[in-house]
Amino acid sequence: MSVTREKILELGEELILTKGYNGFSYQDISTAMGIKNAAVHYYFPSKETLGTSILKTNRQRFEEMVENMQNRSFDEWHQLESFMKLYLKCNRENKICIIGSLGTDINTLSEPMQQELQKMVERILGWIAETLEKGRQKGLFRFNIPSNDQALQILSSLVAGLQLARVLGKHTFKSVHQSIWEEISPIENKNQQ
Amino acid sequence: MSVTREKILELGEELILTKGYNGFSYQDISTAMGIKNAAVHYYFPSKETLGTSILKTNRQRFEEMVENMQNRSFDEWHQLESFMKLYLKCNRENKICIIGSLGTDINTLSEPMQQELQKMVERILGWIAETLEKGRQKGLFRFNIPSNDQALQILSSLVAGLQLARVLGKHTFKSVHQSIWEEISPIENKNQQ
DNA sequence: GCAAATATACTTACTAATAAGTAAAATCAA
DNA sequence: TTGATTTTACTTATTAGTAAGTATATTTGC
Repeated sequence: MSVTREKILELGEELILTKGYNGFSYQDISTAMGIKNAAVHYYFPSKETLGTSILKTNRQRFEEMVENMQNRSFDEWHQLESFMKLYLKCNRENKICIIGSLGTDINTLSEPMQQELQKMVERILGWIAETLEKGRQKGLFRFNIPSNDQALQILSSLVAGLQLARVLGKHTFKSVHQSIWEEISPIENKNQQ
Repeated sequence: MSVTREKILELGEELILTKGYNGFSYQDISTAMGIKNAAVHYYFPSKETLGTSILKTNRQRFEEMVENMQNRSFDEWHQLESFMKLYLKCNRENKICIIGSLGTDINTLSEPMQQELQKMVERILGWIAETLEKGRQKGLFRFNIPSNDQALQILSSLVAGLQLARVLGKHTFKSVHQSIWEEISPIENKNQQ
């Protein structure tokens, strides 16, 4: 596939994560790449098609990660930590999560983008819940609420953790990450501090 | 004070909570109010001054709420629940929290707005932590991590809870709200379901 | 008490910049 | 030379913001 197209997708995603969907323009992309505005429109006729493609790429990347972890037979603890590492990386790079970013702008997005976003969130939440449930049965995690609720709590913490970290400073996210593990770690590790 | 000015502030806030800071324009405000664009600029010369005023109003409203609860000698449980009720209301109205909304767009905001946002988040987090600490000492709450960390976890859940609820449906937030209470409720009420 | 000055709350009518998007011509690579 | 890619050169719409004017109160000087 075209390297220009790939680069546009990459830059578009970065802009969503740093400036928000309504905070960037095709100009931002074209000038950063040293091409013309119309070249971006050649690959993505409208901002909506770009946005939808970025979301689809994200979901695909997530599936690849999950598959990869299965192939390497990561246990559930390791799987969840790998997922959280994506957020730690975001935090280091002063980015927020695409869910939080587009969640803010959702009322200004086209129907296809909204649906794609919803599909993505449902998939991720489902995976977290599933991983939590399996891990709990193995004794890797300990929590008392339904795994769907626990998954929602974890994703919420991660999503808003990045946003708050951008307001208060990067160090903020460390505490969020730690609290999540303290929340679901088995009893023997709990309150060890 | 001018009723027009008040109405602009109100509408501006609503637009930030529904469409995001970069997703609304002065036109949105003026047409909704049946006045001209320039009339909005009369009260708020720039979008930045409007944004900063909205944040200041928010902080002021928060202080009034806290003071009011102190006057009515609410216990810490009642205080925290009142604070969370603000988020339940937001959820009913399909809005998100101003922290999450502006947290997304922070890199596109002016310095004064960023600082005002930071001040606001610090104040709210401080209040939650303080309230949690007092309540824990009275036996109203139970949690093992530092109250600052617990406060951060609660605020994260609330902020992203609203965003996720807008993606997945309002019912989502109920689970978030419930999980928070299950997290910090004293042992006698825990796991009662 | 009353005219003159002034402040308040706007509207009209702009500007300059930027937004997304397009048609057609030019370039490039096989 | 053919098709993919990219630029040139636009359009149309919207953005934040401004300058100048107007009607209506409100205050001030005498």
